[in-house]
Order: sequence, then C-alpha cells, then structure tokens
Amino acid sequence: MRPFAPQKPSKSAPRLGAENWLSTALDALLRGGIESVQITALSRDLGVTRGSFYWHFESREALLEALLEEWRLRNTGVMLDALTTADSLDDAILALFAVWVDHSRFDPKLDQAIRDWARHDEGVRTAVKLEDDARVSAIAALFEKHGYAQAEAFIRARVIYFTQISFYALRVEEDETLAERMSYLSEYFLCFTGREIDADIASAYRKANLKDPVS
Amino acid sequence: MRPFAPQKPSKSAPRLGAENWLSTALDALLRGGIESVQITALSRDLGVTRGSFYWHFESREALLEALLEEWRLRNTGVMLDALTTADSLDDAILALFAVWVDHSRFDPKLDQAIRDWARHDEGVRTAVKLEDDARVSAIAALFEKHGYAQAEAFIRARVIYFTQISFYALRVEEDETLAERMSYLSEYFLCFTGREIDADIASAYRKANLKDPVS
DNA sequence: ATGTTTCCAGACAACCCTGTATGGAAACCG
DNA sequence: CGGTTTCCATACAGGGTTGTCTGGAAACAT
Repeated sequence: MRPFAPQKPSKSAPRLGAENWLSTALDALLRGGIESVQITALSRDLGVTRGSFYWHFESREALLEALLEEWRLRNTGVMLDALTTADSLDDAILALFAVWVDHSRFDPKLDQAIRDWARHDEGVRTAVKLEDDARVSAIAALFEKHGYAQAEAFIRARVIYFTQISFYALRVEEDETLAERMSYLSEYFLCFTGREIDADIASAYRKANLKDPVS
Repeated sequence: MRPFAPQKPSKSAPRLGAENWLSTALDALLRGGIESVQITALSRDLGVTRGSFYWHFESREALLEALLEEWRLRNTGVMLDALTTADSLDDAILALFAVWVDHSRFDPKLDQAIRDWARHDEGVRTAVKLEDDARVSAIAALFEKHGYAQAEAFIRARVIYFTQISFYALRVEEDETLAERMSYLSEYFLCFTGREIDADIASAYRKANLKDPVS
C-alpha cells in the first residue's frame, strides 16, 4: 500500500463508472423495490445528472438486466454449496441454517427484492423459479441420500425451504433476536427432519453462530 | 326474483357507484399490484372519465384505504374459524388445508397482493403483521390443546403457516394440480404434526376436496 | 502540447398521473 | 312539470420520469 495511492478525488470530480450506478441501483432496489430504481433518483444520490447514466447504460432496461445478473452472481448456488460439503444429515441441515443466518454469504434482502420484482415480471419470474426449484431439489436430494423416501424427501425439502422464504418475506428477523431464533433450534430440526437433533452438534452450532450476527 | 327487476342499463348510461370503482380497483390490484391501481387506468376499464372517480372518492388514498378494508372483511378470521370448529387434531389440520384450497372462503391472490403492498407501506405492514400473528397463534393454540409443548407448538404453527404463505407467494398452484397436491397429503401431515395421519380421515378428505377445484 | 477519448451538464421533447373546477345531462322527487 | 340531487365530461394546472442531443470539461495518450 503506497502512502499516497491515487484515489478518486473526494470532491469536485466524482468520475463515475458503471459499477457506481449498479451499486446505488442495488441500494434503491433493496430499499424501495424495483419501482424506485429510477435514474432520476439515482442521479440525485450520486450527485450527477442523468446524462452520466445514459453514457454508461443503454437504457433503464439495461440497468435492470444488470441487477438481475448481479443477483445471479451473488445468491445463486450458495445453498447448494453448503449442502454438498457436509456429510451427515445433521451437519448438512445446520450448514443450511448457517447460510441463512450469514448474510455475507446469502443476502436475503436481495433475494426478497428480486422475488417481489418477479411477481409482476414474467422474465424475472422464470429466473427465480429456476433457482427455487434447484434449491428445493438440492435439499430433497440430501434427504433421499439419508434414507428418506422420495415423496417425503421432496415435501420435507419444500417445507424447510418455504418456511425460510416466508421467514424473510415476513421480516421475522426484525422482530426476533438471533438468540431467540437459536433457542428454537431443536424444535425446527424436529419439525423439518422428524428426528431429534444430536445435543452435542446442536450446542456446537449455537456456539459457532451466536457470536457473529452479521447484518 | 322478479322477472324484470330494474337492472343497470347495459349501454349508454352505466351510472356507476363506489362499489364499481372498488371492484375494478381490486381487479387491478390482483393483476398488477398496488402500483397499477391508477384511477386513469380504472376509468378506462370502466369506460368513464376520472371526473366520476373524484365524485365517489376523496382521493386515491381513500380508495387504497377502502381496498385494505375490503381485505380485512374478506380474509381476516377465516382461518381462525376453521380451526375452532373442528375437534380432533387431524380434523382441525385438514380443515385448515381445506380453507387454503377453497378460494371462495380465502382468497390467496388478494392476501398476496396486500402482502406485496405491505412491503413498502408501513401502515399496511402493521395490519398484515397483526393478522399473521393472529393466524400463527391460533394454530399454535391448536397444537397446545392437543398436548404439544409450548415451544414445539409455536414452531410447528409457524412452519405450517409459513409453508403455506410461500406456497402462494411462489404460485405453486399454477404448476401443480390439486391431485398432485393431494397425493402428498400424508407427507405434509407427517412433517407438520410429527404424526401419521389416520388413513380413513385422509381418504375422506381427499374425496371431499378433489371434486371441487374452485379457482 | 495537442489530439483523442472519457465522462457529464443542460436543455428539450414526449408521455403519464393526480387533483381541481366548472358545466351539463340524466334521474329523482314533490 | 320544475327544482334538486346524482353522476360524469371536459379542460386545465402541476409534478414526475424516460430518453435524445449537443456542447464542453477533464483525463489520457502520443
């Protein structure tokens, strides 16, 4: 690190790139939904005029496509990775829980914003549907791998995933602390798998996740 | 029913009332979300000008309040009714399932549209949250009544309700027939309650609900 | 230094939506 | 039949958003 590395001038000449527009567009998407990602508002946030935007992007539609692509890069596949690394059923389920709590690996607000957008845009809807099906199938494969019958594995996968989706949609995390959530760990596990969780594994999981509530 | 009851003239003089505006506003809400309930668009649908609207309603805000009130009238309390009438756990759970399938008693699209609206309107959000909490509490009370411990009852209630909410949100009903859904009845029941469903009760339920897929 | 590329400001056109004010047509009532 | 109420058309004002076009400033390269 050089002592006076060439930084962007803080004042007088922002000199933006397409990434700046994309990131502020993401902020707007997360706060107010796809309707509020308006280039007039974004230009106000960035302190420039709309002329800048239309140099970096073809149109608003192009920006929206870039947003969807950004979602694919960030949130696609992270659940699948968590499921395939663990070995036992207990570990795999807990690894899944860990992903859902660790917002640095999986961004639920982004997922939710895209999901809202999808409800009135058929193109986005098919993209989200593909991802949802892949996630449920991965969880179902886990259950089948550990001896559950096909139908039961599918339904348990759907129940566990759908519950989590609603958990984000209803914004339970804003009303319930992580400690409260952890206190229900054994109940969740029982309901989702039909088996009691191993006490040692449960306490190890609590110990590992309670310390670090990433916003 | 009188043979020639005084009806609204079909052509030439619609003569609308506030109910007409409310119902077409509901249609717009269900199709395109709260953003697309615009009085300009509604007036086109009704074949009149916006002058009519501003005679029946104070403003657009007043119409939106009426929409929320309409949701309260239609979807509030129906689940609670279904839960309290049945006696055994099996019957109560199946009664709940029946409500969720019978769109004449419970309108999932309306519920979903209000829920979407709530995500960017704090007033609507608190209203929806009150209803959600009431529904989960009612289901939890059912489990407690049948011997489940408090924590397990609460989590099972949350899981069963959250699963159904996502079921609507992800529009599974559009990709899965009622027959398919019914075929998973025992798996759902096992996952939700932790017990096997009574075979006779299950077949009776299938018989009663398969015939009548109300859209 | 000078020409070129990169980036942005400013003005303009086109479109859409809410809300108000006014006048008129149709139904209703006494 | 004439007055009143109900309902709606029309015109206008105000505000907001997308997109294009043109010129210019700053950085970069040769």
